[in-house]
Amino acid sequence: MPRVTSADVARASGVSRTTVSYVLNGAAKPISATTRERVLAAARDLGYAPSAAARALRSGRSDLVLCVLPDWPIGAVLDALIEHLTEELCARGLLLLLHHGRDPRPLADLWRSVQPRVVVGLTPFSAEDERAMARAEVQVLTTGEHSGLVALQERTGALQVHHLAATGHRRIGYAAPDDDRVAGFAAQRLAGARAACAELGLPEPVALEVPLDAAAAARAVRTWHPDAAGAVSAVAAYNDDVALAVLAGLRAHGLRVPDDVAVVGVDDTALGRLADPPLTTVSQSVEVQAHHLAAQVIAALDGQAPPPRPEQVVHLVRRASA
Amino acid sequence: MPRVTSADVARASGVSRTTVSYVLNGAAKPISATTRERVLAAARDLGYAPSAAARALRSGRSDLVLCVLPDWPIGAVLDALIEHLTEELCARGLLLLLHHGRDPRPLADLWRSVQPRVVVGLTPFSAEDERAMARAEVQVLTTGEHSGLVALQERTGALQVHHLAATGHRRIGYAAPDDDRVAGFAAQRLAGARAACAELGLPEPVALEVPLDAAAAARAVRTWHPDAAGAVSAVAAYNDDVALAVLAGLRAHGLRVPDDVAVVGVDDTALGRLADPPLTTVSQSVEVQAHHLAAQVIAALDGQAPPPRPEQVVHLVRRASA
DNA sequence: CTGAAAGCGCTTACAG
DNA sequence: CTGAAAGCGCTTACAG
Repeated sequence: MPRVTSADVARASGVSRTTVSYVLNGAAKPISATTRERVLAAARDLGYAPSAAARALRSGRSDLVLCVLPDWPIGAVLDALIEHLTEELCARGLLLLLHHGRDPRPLADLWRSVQPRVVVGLTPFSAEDERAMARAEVQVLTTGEHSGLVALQERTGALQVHHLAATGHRRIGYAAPDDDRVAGFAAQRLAGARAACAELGLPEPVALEVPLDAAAAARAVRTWHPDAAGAVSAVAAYNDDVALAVLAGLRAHGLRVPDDVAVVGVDDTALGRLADPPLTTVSQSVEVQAHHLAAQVIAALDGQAPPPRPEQVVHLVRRASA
Repeated sequence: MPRVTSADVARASGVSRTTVSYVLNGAAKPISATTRERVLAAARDLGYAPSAAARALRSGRSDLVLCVLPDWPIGAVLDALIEHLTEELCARGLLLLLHHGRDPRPLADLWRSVQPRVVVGLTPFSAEDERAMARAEVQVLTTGEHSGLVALQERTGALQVHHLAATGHRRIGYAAPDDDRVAGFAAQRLAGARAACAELGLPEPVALEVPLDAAAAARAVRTWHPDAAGAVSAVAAYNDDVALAVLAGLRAHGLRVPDDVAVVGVDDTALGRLADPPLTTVSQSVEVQAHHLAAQVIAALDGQAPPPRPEQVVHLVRRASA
């Protein structure tokens, strides 16, 4: 079962490959309606699909958008992102190519061989990689400080503290995740919380790792117990999941939320809303951000200026827990 | 900044392109150590990476694995899958190419132009597509009944009912998800639950949609209230998330779990474990299944027999809620 | 041990 | 309006 090529289509419709190409690519060249019809019919009948490889070789660029995934689990963000990106790229005949960031091979080998239209990084690239891609005129998009996707970690932490302070809390705990892979994010959010405490004249937040496990969470939470040395009246958690672990830990000690300890999360997840009490949280607007990233990719493809950063990607959603 | 080609490497090291290719691809041909060295050094210095397009054109097959995503959100499964698949494929120099199932263009155009090593479908392909791919000798993997990834929905529902029946429940509710996109799965799980009830001589399960929203869940749950017509003593939920919504709904009515109503979920999520009470659940072993799918892809690549289906991908995890 | 040559399938100047 | 020809970058028989 050999591959059907444009030569086959040409033969079947009694024209040259040139004409086939003109017809199929809607070239500016005028082609007679009868020829057009015959070529299209032949292509359809034979099930012809042009070779992406040959096309890429000829044109010097593939129909691929390379997305370099980070080393950490991105859950909801990844989901929304892939959903939007694959779909919007599809609409333009492009394909999303995923690559795992942990690959030991140099990134340069990848984009040099694949020749993608755009390279999207969910994590910043090395300065050297950035330079090399710029030199090769490869469009690059990273979700760093300026992109809006993974942005504003510090502001998130600060927002949590400001809300807790505004509701009268002074001794604040920070519940960090157990997972080393998100340690970078956690550190940035904690830094934001810390800075806010300093700014507001509050004592340093009491930071603690709280695993997503009831027993371990209960052990961790002891430190914050009203009778303990690290007593706090409120906890800012890395995200809603960690906040739910905090809730479980406090429950194990018979502490009530928000009366004994207030809790504020991040992400505005459905399960945070279903908790008892429903979580007060900072929304990072995953949907908005995923859409924005997709829009950035599209703009980059079209050589247009990047779209304006969405307003207010981070905002507080007040519910019962704080 | 024109592309660096094997010709450049050949020129820089004073040999022919043939020799460059032999060295870089570790051909069976013996090449003198000095030549080898010179070629490798030149390749490194020039930042040479072979063109994937040219290679694919030459060999007739790309280094891509095409993954067709379904129309529904797959959350944890997608996460685990992409994580494992990108990583394991990376290790073999392959790349994961994502495609959105909702694309209106025929799937055939895609695999014909891309010429992937394997096509993985997270949802079954049409019979016509299957046939065409088979004819073109394209390796296909679907996660249907036989694959283990999305398998055994009915068994999952049945397992929930068997557990509830074993703990003395006779009137059982089924909490279906709100999301149309997973309606297929939900129907299969419910069918399994229904069959189990019939087999055990229990009345039909009382099926209800329970949204992931506290107020809506509370409304839905009224039907199951001990004083209502649809009264049940236990609920099997589509998954842990829905089970948490059921918990929230029951809580709103002052009903206690498991004393007034027992609840069993599916997925064994971290947040289900953190709930109050911790959820009894059916584990579908996402990790195991993702790994199995990756193993299937690898086996298909190597032309080996598919790996044995993992034992017991579905099992009950007993905790406090049922 | 190394090189000259063909050919994968496409598109696009260039000629008619 | 249509076609013959070149060339994108690679690998691999085939000759030396």
